[in-house]
Amino acid sequence: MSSIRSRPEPPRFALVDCNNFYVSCERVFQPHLEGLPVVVLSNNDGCVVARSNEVKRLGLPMGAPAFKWQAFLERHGVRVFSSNYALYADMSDRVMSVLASLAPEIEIYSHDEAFLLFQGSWRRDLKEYAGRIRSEVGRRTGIPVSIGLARTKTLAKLANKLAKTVPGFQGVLDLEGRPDTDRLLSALPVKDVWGIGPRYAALLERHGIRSVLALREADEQWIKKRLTVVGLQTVLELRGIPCIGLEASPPPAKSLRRSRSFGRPVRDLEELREALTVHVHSAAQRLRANQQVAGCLHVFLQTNRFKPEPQYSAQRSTALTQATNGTQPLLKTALGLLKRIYKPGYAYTKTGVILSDLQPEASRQLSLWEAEPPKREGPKGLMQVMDRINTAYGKGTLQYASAGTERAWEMRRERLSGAFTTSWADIAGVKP
DNA sequence: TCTGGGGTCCTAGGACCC
DNA sequence: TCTGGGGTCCTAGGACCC
Repeated sequence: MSSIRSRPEPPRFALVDCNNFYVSCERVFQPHLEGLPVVVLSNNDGCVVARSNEVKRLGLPMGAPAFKWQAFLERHGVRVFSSNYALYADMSDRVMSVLASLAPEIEIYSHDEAFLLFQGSWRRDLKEYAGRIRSEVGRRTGIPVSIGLARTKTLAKLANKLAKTVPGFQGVLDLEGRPDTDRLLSALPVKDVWGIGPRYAALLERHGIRSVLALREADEQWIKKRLTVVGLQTVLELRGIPCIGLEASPPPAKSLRRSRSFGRPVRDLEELREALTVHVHSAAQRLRANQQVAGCLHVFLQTNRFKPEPQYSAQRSTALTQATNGTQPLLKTALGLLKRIYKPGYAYTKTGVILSDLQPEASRQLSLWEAEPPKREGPKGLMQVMDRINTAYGKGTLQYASAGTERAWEMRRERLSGAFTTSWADIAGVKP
């Protein structure tokens, strides 16, 4: 009402990102790795999915196949670890709960990233506060993080990138009100923008849009035509107009996939059945934990596309007559589909299941022949018992017979570190 | 011997309907 | 010569994210 009053400051987003997350998790429990080159491999010890700064400086790219870089890793004395998801998931929970205790609003964006939103009275001295968050996370979890602050999520992502890579910023950067913002953005390539992947980056570069600053100034109509409304949203966010809000609670999943590459080629239908059984069981268990049911089930099967040998891949899906989250009906359907797409004579590398058309269990569509939802007895009670046992005693304690017991197809994890925080056998000790 | 796994959203085009 | 117009739904493919 009064024009004398200063304009309210806009809300500010922070992006908190754990530095080289998986590597940092390994270092928390093996402090001697500090300062040494370290990588963590994907499932099956396949690709490099996390690199320490030392390794990044050596020029090893993200996603590099480990076997192709074997000599490089040895030459530089790189410490190599299989991925240890039990450890990383637990460390992620710890980092997120520290963040949640320090910020008014939080969106857990991935296992190593969270957006925070500061409004109203929180706006003062945000940069200093972010520094406190950073040191508090470090003190309570041992994980180093970087924090970027800005008016929009897309800008906060960029601020984070700068905070992490420009030495002077020391892990925290607030992009708001900086006179040198344009200079900083003109030095960043367009591929660094959240939402600009390799294809769009190449397209933009062909049209002379090379820096983040150039993208910010690009023509809206052209962007909408070539990068869809999503790209337009990105450009508006770069201009400081918030288009993407904070999602405090994740929306319910729409689909769910379980698959894994085999540790070695598999030719036999029986072995494929075993692997698929494990995946269906795991997917169904997740479904039950989410209190959802699936209306549609897809099964797929593929050979190794990198190998010069006969290739075959197939997928088949079916709408379930009755949406369910029971392992038995899903398994029966899945194994039936697998049998129909399987062809002998190929060396398969992967099979898996996708559950889609997910609905909340409570509001499940009843089938025409079903007068009322099934009681909690029968298969459902059995499922609950199985889930509880598997949660308490470890994944796979109780399994379906078709999952097999030989498991020759299971993945390789030859360089696994201990489950330092989730298994009593491996728990970290303190020397007196 | 060896190349991860799990998601979301948008668009174009075809089928179908009135 | 000349072959409507507009709406909805579904799917495949392409893009992106971590």
